[in-house]
Amino acid sequence: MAYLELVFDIPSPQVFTYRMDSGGRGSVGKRGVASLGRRELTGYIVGERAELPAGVDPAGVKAVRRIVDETPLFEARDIALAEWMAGYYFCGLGKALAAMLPSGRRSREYPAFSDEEMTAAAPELSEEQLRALEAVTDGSDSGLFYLYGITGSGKTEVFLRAAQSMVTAGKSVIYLVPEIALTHQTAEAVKMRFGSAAATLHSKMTASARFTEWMRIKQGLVRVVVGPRSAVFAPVRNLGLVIIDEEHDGSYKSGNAPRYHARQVAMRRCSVEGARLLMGSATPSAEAWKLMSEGVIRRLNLTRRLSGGSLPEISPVSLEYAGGCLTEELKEEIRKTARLRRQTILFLNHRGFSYFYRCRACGYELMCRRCSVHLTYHKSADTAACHYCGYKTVPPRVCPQCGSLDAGYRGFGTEMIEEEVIKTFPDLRVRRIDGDTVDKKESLQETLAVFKAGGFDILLGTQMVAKGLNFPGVRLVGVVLADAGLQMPDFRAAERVFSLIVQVAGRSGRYFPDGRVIVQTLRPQNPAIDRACALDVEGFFAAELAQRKLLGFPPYSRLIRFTIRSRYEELAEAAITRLADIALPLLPQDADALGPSIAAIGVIAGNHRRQLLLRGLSMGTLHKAAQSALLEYEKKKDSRVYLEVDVDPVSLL
DNA sequence: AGCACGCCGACT
DNA sequence: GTCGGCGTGCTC
Repeated sequence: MAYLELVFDIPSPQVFTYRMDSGGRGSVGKRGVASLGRRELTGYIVGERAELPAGVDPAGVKAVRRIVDETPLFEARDIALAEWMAGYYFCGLGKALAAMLPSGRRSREYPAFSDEEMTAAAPELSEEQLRALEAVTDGSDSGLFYLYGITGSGKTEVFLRAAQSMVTAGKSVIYLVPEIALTHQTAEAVKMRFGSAAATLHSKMTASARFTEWMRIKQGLVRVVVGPRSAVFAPVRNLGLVIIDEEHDGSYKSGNAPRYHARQVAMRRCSVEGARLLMGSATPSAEAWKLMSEGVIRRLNLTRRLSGGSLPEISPVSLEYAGGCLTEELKEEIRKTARLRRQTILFLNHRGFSYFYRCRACGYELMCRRCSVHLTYHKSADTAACHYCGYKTVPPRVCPQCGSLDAGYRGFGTEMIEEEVIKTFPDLRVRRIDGDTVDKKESLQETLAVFKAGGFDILLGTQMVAKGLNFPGVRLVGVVLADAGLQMPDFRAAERVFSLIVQVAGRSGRYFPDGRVIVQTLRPQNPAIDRACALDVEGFFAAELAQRKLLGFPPYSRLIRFTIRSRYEELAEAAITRLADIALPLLPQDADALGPSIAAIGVIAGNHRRQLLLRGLSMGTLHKAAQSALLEYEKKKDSRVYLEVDVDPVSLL
């Protein structure tokens, strides 16, 4: 009798054994349809066996309905990688395998690339670029490299040449980029260079398009794959190099069930498959910075801007006494930029018109009923909305608590800036890009293309305008409120603010030597803002890493976060207390626990959140302790309480 | 995750 | 008396 072991994309990590009546040999790595409970599910076949495992009732064993694939989707190496993920990130093997396939649950049509083979002439490399390229391509097949270069210094060209050299040597390349906006731009460049030997994988392709590309990769027809974090699993043959562009970007960490970090998975793949890892950014993560200073990652510097650009002049300006949200200095530069027929980017890390409502008489603050966050006022829709659960309400005219008229909105978002910009500069054309506008009318891609072509004067937006985009006509970048985000209760807040300012600043003056950046702030003396304005990465990290070391935070320690969610506050409280009681005694000498505590956002969508943070000097022993704690905790379960485990959390919110 | 079974409130 | 709300537990 032959049996097959199947795992499914369900929260349960269980491995299920099914009978295989006919054939079935060589089916490991294929998908199989089988009945689980009362429904038919497609699972992944991860093993074959001759006998039933102990403890399984022979009468209850069902047969696999059908084998889906002719050839396995997963090789033994892929399953081994999934097993490592399941173990490291505490998820089921089925979830890990599911994350490795092009899911395509949501699918939207996306403009395809033309299939013509285009060949773009590769530009000459600078001295620095050549040295960096040689360092990566020479020598042994493995190694960790970091292309640390200021914005506009030609990192992309080095990436493309390194990829070219791998392809010439008969190897494959995975090229990771942060989000969709960048995927498109990079994918185009790669298609120009590699034609049909290149493939793109990303979430906005239709499910079928994605699967087709995936199969092309699997068949060995593709040598260079471009995509966001999930592309780290691309089934390329003979992997030679993984490139991680904008390594510091938070989107490399998955926000749900296997909560993996693409950098971590890439390191694993590279070490198992004997490939090189090449990361790059103008603002490395603190983790990468530390590894570079220790010599674990080899740092390759690019210090000069190409294409006739030079680094912009950055001026911090105090916002404290400005009447509105635009200082005189910024307005003056916008005017000057317009006179020169050049473009402006205004950046603010907040959506909405203003960001909270407060009564000056009694101190009442308008909060979401289901989440413990301030409601954001959206003027065009005249609503106050919660950005966590989507709750919307009509904004009050007077204070709902004391009836005072001295109540109103404080802080400001992109929508308010838009209004002020239109009022101040009626003759300039403005477009706003943020979470509210991006799905409407034109797509993000189109708006950016129109801007690049000079179709309007001022691009106003959130994070989306900050990321690696290249607009030759931009002279001025205005950071409307640099402090946004600094007050977040997260040890990485300063790092994020710093890198965001440096990144947006880098959008200016890429092709002309007259770039200007105005950074409006309430805290000009804050080190993150001050060092960002000086473009002083070394200085920032010297101070920031000293601080982290002092406080015992990453990269000087490792973290595992447990978050409990429940509709019932008492149950959440009881569960986190029980978990802490189990975990604390298991912790190794060099570890401690922060909490248990109420999560930074105590309630989201009616769910009460509690968290416990385990912190240790080495992940090895910390992970073992967490594992035993989980095992013990799961013995007793209550379905009204959810536990989420995050290994190496990027955000503590 | 889904899907069924089960135990309590309000309807003809 | 039954219908259906969701809370609870299991799936080879």
